[in-house]
Amino acid sequence: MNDVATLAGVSLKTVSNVINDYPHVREETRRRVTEAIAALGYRVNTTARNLRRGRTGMIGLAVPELQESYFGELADAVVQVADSRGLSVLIEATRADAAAELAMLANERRSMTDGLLFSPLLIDAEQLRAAVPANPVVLLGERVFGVGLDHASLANIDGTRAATAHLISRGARRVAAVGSPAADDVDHRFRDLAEGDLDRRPITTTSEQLRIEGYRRALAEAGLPYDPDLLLPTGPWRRASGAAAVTDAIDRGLDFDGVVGLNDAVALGAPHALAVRGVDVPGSVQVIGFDDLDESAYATPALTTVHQSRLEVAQVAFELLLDRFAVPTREPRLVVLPFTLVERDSTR
Amino acid sequence: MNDVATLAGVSLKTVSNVINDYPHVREETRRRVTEAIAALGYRVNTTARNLRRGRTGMIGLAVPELQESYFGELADAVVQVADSRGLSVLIEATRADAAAELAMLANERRSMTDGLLFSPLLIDAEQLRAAVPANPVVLLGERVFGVGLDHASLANIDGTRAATAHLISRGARRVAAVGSPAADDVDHRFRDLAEGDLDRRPITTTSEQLRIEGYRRALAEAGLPYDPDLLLPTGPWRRASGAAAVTDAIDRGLDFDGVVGLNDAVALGAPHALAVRGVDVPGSVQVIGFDDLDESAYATPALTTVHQSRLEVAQVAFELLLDRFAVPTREPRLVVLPFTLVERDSTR
DNA sequence: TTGTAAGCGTTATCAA
DNA sequence: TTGATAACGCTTACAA
Repeated sequence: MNDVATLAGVSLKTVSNVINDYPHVREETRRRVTEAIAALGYRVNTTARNLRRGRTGMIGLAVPELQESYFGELADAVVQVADSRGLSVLIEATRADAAAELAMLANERRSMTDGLLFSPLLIDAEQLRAAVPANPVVLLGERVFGVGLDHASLANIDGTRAATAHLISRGARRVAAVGSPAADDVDHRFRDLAEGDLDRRPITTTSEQLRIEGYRRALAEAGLPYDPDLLLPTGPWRRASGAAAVTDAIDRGLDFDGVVGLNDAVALGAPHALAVRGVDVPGSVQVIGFDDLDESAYATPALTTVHQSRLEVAQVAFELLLDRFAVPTREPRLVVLPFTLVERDSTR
Repeated sequence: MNDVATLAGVSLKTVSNVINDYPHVREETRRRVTEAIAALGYRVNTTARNLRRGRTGMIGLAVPELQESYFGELADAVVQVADSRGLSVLIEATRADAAAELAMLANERRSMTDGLLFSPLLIDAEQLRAAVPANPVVLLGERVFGVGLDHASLANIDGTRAATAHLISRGARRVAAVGSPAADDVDHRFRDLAEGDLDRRPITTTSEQLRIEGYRRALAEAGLPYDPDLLLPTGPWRRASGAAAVTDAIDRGLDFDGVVGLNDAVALGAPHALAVRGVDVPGSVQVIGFDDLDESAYATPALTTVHQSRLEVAQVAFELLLDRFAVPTREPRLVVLPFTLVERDSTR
């Protein structure tokens, strides 16, 4: 920058003015500086600029792993929204490791970012409240509520309720829930709670627990019995574990005519397993998912599912973050995103 | 840091020494500093550190979009490898926009990173040679060769050759190539070129062109005719476009008993389309892909495909980049990654 | 409209 | 083993 100033015969300040499009620069001066910049191939040093400005223009995104389609698509949306606001995204993968999740908040990398979008999977509300994040954090997902942080969450209960109700409306009477908690581990704290009230007090939970609550509500509303045998836990939500759980259920002779996958990944495992065992979808068993991944529309058969826009999640998260930058003291907000049901070929 | 020094009764330099694990610090001093750090909740400012050190510890990853499973998985691998080496990843999405791709190299964000892993899709060798990247670049993928940059590439020709040969060995005689270039647009420059020799001179090409060359070689080696009618172009490689191309082929009455998808995304569209038209896979038509995405193993039927490890790509790319940091003047290298064929249920 | 000079929070040199 | 002091490359009061 010094060289540019010298070559253009102006001061450092003038070069800076030109670079930053400061309006009160004589046209002739601007031209000279621009030429000097080109001649020398000068590029601003963003690190120095950031140091001086006190912000980095980067936000962190911490997710379990990009390899899961859901998080890949989410990251894509976050990058897209960030870009539209002139921000960059520093991605961190916590790899289903609680220590890594906790480290995210205090991380040295935090000081390279202005804020963090954080999707925890394992740490609990207590740990999160105890941690002192270096800068604003917006929570994504369903792990913790009520910890005094801004939060963009999906309509877990209502979405799964709608999914289950859809299967029932199409004639299913014995609906298996794939990816559920273990039958003796279902949490009843949410029985009378509206989705938007989750933030009232500290809660540690899981997507499984919230979604199975939606499943139960749908059954209750339809007057169908809740049969714990129909809960098919999978551990991590993956195609493989979903397929394994359904295969196992078939082989045990479980009687079911519908499958609610608690997310699309496990749901996508079901048709695979059913096909291998010669069960017709949707003729004998209907399948519905939750997320509407890109690939779900091209599964065989195409998966009926609950659509939640990753782009919308990202937009809301950024809104919350930028609001927080502007008014650091404002009350934390929980935003529950809307959903729609997308009918495809895996239901009748 | 000043406050820490004051509280601990030492100088700035000593605090720095402690933070950076400089060995020659008296134990007692180290303790006092550590306590002061804890008491004040001090955290290093990475931006300042980076400015002073002259490096950022971040590398950029520029891909078309994370939403495509392939790039999501690749990004995951890159983040994983970066993490293992204490580096962070700044992700940028070029969104199939040539201007955005070109901007990647000169970008202000470049000065926030020490190097770039770049997967171009649209810009050509000429543009790439003309651009003066701010710091080391490693190319990923198959768009340009021979431009004097380090490069990690897949075995496009040989991989697709193996895929096609596999179908033929399983009895296919009329193999459609989904995701190919248009029949009158097939490039013959590669006819006698070995994969590893691609870097000899500047070449602008596409994955389509290289992979269709592999397809042709396999046909030739099996003594089967090359029938341009069997080329099914799709435009962008997506499940949707793959499905559409195959549906269209069926409806036109095209005679084929095998499908080589030039990547898994288009290949995964094929069983979908075939199922909709009541064609049995692999009974009547066998399908094979290229990439081995996570989801391919759980497609219905599970997709036989050419496996290339994203992790290996990432490792090689980092190797090249770190080597380049160490020896900036070394000759650029092209590394062509190995592949294996994974047999699943979409072939006989 | 442009210039001077201070300072952002570190690390590195050199001396003590 | 520790300290003073000068950078790193930029932005920004403030002055001219």
